[in-house]
Amino acid sequence: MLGKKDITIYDIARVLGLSPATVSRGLKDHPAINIKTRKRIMDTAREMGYRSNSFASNLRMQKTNTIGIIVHELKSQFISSVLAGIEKVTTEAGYDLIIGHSSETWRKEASNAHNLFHKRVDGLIASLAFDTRDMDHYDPFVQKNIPIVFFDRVEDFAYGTRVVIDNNKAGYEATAHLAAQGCRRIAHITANLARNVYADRLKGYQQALADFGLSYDAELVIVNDLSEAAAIRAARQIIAMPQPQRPDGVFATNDFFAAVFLQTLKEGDVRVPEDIAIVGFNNDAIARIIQPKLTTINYPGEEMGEQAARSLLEQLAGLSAARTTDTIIIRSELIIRDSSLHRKV
Amino acid sequence: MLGKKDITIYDIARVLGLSPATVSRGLKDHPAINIKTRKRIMDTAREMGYRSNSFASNLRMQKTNTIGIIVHELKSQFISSVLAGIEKVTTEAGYDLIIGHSSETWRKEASNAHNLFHKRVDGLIASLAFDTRDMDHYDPFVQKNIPIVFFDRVEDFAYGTRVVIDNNKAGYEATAHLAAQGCRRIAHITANLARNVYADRLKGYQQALADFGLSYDAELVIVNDLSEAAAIRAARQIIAMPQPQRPDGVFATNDFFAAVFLQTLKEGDVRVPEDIAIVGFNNDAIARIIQPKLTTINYPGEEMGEQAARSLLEQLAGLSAARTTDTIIIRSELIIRDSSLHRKV
DNA sequence: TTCGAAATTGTAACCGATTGCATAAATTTT
DNA sequence: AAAATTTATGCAATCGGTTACAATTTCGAA
Repeated sequence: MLGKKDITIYDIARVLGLSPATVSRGLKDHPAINIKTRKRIMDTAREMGYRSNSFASNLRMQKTNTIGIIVHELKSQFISSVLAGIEKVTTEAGYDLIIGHSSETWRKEASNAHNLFHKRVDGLIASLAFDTRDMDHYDPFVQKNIPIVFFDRVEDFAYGTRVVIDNNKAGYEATAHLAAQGCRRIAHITANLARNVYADRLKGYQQALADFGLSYDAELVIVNDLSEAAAIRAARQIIAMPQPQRPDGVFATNDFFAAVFLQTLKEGDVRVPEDIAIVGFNNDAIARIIQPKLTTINYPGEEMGEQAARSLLEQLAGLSAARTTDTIIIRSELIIRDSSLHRKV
Repeated sequence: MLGKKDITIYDIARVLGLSPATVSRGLKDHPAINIKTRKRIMDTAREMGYRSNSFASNLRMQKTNTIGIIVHELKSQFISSVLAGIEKVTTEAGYDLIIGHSSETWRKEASNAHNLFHKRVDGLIASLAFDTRDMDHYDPFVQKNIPIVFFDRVEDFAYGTRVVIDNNKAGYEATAHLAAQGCRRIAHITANLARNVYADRLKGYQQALADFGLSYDAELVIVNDLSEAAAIRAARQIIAMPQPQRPDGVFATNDFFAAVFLQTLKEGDVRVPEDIAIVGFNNDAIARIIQPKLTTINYPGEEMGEQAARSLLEQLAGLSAARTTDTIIIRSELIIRDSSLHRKV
């Protein structure tokens, strides 16, 4: 049923009248091997169709050349970009990726962490789920000193490196921009405030309100799961509001949500940006397609992925400086488009 | 530096005064082991924090419990959905995924195939790149009888199983719908016709034209890379066309492209659907957000991923029927929204 | 009490690559 | 020419789990 047997270094050794040890060394540029011998080994290996057995190697070396990834969602443009960035860097370095996703649940995140630990990944790159409360599932990694890089959704945790943007600043800029456009009642639609990304954006939002002399109204902070249904619900809720209460600006923490929200407002005869100005978050492709085009925060996922991967590789290479890096902040910036250009009527 | 050493079956054996063989058997419900012994083994394994070493096991078993995936692009909602579907099925079955992506290039696809072969994945799930011409890089899998499931972008290849939708029928329905709406000059914007998905949709398009008594005009078939830039270019080109030549309906093979295209048309004061009706492909979230909402073909990525994974698992389990399955067709259907409701003015 | 089948457990040889240490061969030094 | 290095290669143990086969124990039946 199965094809012919695999070629091993023993086969090569037999053919060349050498020992397996020499073949093993020859295959990997060991300095003690005569250059002519090495060439002979390389050539016959190629001819015989040799492929090294990574299990034997892993077993012996106690190293897997594999990096585990835990993301909270696969079906997201942001996450896809991050993955692409990670893939780019790690593939070059000869590492494989094993990807697990938590579907935003703590339980699945923990189960993925366990699985990856079990598979003995050399390192881990992770972004937390919505409802992750404790970090116990990462303890095995801590104990074995397996490096972890968290990105985007992170947590104060005395282990590992964090790759993030300055969410506080981003939240501030988004809100300040709306205020500068003349908005007086700015709503903020966001998700679970236990997650740093949302908590920090809220802080920035509050700070900007204060700096622009606008009062903070807890009623204007809406927390939901950022789903399509939630966007439609939130929009209808706002359409139903009588004029003095209705916000004239909205800062949403996600472009997809903002797009659906905006669309629903329009269908309810609310004008954007005239009646309500909107700022999103992420700079997904959708922001450029929707009408009016969406002002948003550029959140460079691919670069974040690259940085996270690079940091992990440095730690795996044993660069001590990398080991103690706590946080890496990626540049983000406000991109102004039509959805927020508030010309008061 | 590193944490304490790992627990092995030898450690457990020593503690219990048993042989490693018994422990190995006890750990996996071997029938020859006394049930009380098994319980003792299980309990101490748990207490000691044992985790089995998959390399040792893989080495011995010549099996990796890993499935390789090659996709043409990661940053795509369709692909993300497929991956989510695959993940769902394979994780349940205890398989890991190693993901490689070709960025639509033949070269990287081949290099990924080589890498995954080298890593000895038990099976492969793949979608071809834009410019993949030959399938030589899959030969090693054929020779070793490692199962492959191709999805979406497939090719006539005397090995493996294909999971696809009926692109011909989908192309037909999209075009027929436009024709039924009264469109007389229907353009088709698509990608490399060497890929089955595009070639088949084109056939459906041609067939529908014929059935509706419309003549086929090669000028109206535009082939590009479906990028954002290409969409803008195509839209401007059409805006510039004088009236008799300008199409009154467009069937584009991708929602993202269709959305950008539609948007650009609107900016050029072309009305959609009044002047030009549009049908996309995939039913991405964007189709529901853009204004007017996009008529499209529902292409259930998650289900496709699940089916592909299930088929592969069946083949790995050795079900002979599965081995000979050639093609699995997933249901797809036209979803009619505003972008194509052509009310002639 | 004794014998044989069934039920358990142990022995030891794998799987294939790696590497410290020893050995042998080539080269240089005295 | 003998001794000291340097350079190349081989030996054999190791990584941890698996399994064919052997050995031992158990237990009902004769």
